[in-house]
Amino acid sequence: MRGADMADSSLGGPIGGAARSSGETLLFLTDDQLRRGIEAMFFAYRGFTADPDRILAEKSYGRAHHRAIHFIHRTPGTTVNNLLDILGVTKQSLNRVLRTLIEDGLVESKVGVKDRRERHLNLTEEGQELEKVLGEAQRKRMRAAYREAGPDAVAGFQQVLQQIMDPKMRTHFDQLKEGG
Amino acid sequence: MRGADMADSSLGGPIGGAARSSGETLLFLTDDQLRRGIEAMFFAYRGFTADPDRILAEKSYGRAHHRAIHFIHRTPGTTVNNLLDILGVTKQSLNRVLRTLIEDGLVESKVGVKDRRERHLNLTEEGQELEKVLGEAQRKRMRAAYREAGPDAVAGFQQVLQQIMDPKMRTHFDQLKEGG
DNA sequence: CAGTTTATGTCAGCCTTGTTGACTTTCCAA
DNA sequence: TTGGAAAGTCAACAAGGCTGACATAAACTG
Repeated sequence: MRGADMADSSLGGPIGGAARSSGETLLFLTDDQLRRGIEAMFFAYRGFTADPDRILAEKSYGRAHHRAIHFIHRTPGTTVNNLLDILGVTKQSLNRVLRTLIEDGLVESKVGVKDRRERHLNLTEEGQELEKVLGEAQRKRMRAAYREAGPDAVAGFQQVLQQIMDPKMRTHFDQLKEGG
Repeated sequence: MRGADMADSSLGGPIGGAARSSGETLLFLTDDQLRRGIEAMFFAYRGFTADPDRILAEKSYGRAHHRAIHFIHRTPGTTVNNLLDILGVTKQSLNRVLRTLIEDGLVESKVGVKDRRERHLNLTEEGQELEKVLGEAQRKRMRAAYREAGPDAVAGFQQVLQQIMDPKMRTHFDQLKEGG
């Protein structure tokens, strides 16, 4: 019922993609390896958000505010609709977060010139300061991790993460890559 | 204020760990690369949780139930305290989840033999069935990602994730690895 | 044995962040 | 001019975090 049985069953299907070289061991595709990846994602994501979360808690903001700030910083002048698409939440959910950020003077919302229905979002100076603090806290941990793991590991890390994404999200990710 | 300036500043410190070979390019440590890693983590985690989330929604359970089920499955007979440590939530939060799982007959709680204050947690047959469905949904995506990326990428993926974890969580992760 | 600590459970209340549904205002475009 | 897209708002709700207070049983300690 478990162990070897499960692992075998998971290898039953046809093999495609980068691992198609016929002589390959395929030991990296056992259920045991997959489970390790799953647990690593869980524990790592906790670490990944821990540092910004601490800073945000002091300012009585949450992770949702961080995400909004991050992507407004990344794509200045973005519309609400575009942000909704990237963040994958409802407009009511985003609006609540956006409203507090605008009220607190971290984000400014300007009516579109070409299409006056749209709102274009930008960080104020104060918003950029917070973004810098949050971003640097998060990068610090990533930088240390990258250093320890080395460039080849980092390349693999990026490759696997991209494959885990939903195709639609991968498109967004790729567009951000180009823009950066 | 941005771009090259930031990237340069981030490389100012002393270099340690696996990237210490002196002739290395270190381009993988630029703020731009780190940002890509951060965004990849964000988008990938969404994909990572998407499939189980869909299944759980049908049964009016949430991600918290999945996590409890996963780790009870991984360490059968674990105590509540141990689970609290791994999940990193308060006992009130865990208890709410655990209570519904016990009431619904997915988890059973047995008084400890050696120490009768402790409760030992196990999945019932029904609990194991749900774990299998959720686990297989999550593994399916990971398996596809692993296949596409290949074994070297997977090794790097694991390395970087382990470095991102808090040391305490890395200990838990390592213990689970051994046990598996 | 008395007192303390530990493990667990529970009640009450709060916050953030997600959801759905209904509705309005604005305004571009056919 | 009318349809529909974009944006915003209000209300209500749920999941899942949190704190604080308190109860109980068991184990440990002096």
